[in-house]
Amino acid sequence: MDEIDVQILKLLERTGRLSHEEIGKLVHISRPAVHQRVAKLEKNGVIKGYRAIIDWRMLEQKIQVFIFVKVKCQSFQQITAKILNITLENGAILECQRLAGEWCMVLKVRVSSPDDITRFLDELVTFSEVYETSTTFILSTLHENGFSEL
Amino acid sequence: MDEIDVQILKLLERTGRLSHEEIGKLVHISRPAVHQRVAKLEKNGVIKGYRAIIDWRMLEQKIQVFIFVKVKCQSFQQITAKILNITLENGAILECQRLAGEWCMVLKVRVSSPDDITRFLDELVTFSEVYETSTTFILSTLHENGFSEL
DNA sequence: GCTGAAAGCGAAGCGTG
DNA sequence: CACGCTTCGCTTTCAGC
Repeated sequence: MDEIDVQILKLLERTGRLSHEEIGKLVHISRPAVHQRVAKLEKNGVIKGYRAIIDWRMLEQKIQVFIFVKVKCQSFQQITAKILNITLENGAILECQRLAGEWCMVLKVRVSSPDDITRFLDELVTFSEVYETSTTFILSTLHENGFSEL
Repeated sequence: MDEIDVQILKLLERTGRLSHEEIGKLVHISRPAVHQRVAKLEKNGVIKGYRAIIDWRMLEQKIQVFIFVKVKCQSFQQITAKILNITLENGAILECQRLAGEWCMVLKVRVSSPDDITRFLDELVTFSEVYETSTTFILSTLHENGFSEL
């Protein structure tokens, strides 16, 4: 794991479909060497995968919210699994982070209407482990996934 | 923009490097048709780009925090631009969301040591528009970018 | 369908620790 | 010797028209 590996990671993070040949030119090593390094980085999990970045706001799903949650439970894993299994008709749970501080965790959720959030919260509070939630609407995304809206 | 487009988006969101041929098989249309639809989705910005998902925690940068910020200013854009221009030596600003509610915005930041956060906050509060911040550490990421750690 | 580009694979040679 | 990089060629697959 040297400086060249880090350069490759930064390039692929920005342009996930960059060809090995292009990468080779940019970091000044040969194409097979790039292949070898990328394969290694994928194998050991530094590169977790490749994604297309979709702007769901251009479709029906224009609302994003943070839902802060307090839980009291034996197994954090178990309640998290239950929460992540909640199905959103027109939306998705984008993120679930365990937090230090006042709140135990935060969810980032994308939906198409406030009603979807209501339904989600109703389902969330059926879990006895969940004893408090707080929902904060995202007004606009100024920077995300390496894209700035400025 | 029909159901097939949505299927294609979901496939590419999960597997950013899926070939047109594979997509065609999965959604039951021909390869040129896939080409046409993907090109259209890229052109009109529904597909914003392609990214490799990098696990920076496997390198030096193991800490992620949310920094909530209150600002009072004429131009939100301007102060946001200034904040996003803050350089982090061993880290990055991953996200900047404008919020409804008590806090004006939240930043998600990745760094390698608490000192980096200190430096970042020190720089943040030099801006006269910023009048309050609150930093919350992320203990663990349970779900992000379509990856679950359960 | 055709063409060109790229990935994936292996072989052989080179320099360094 | 082991390791990583390089150059080369080959085949398969894919993108773009």
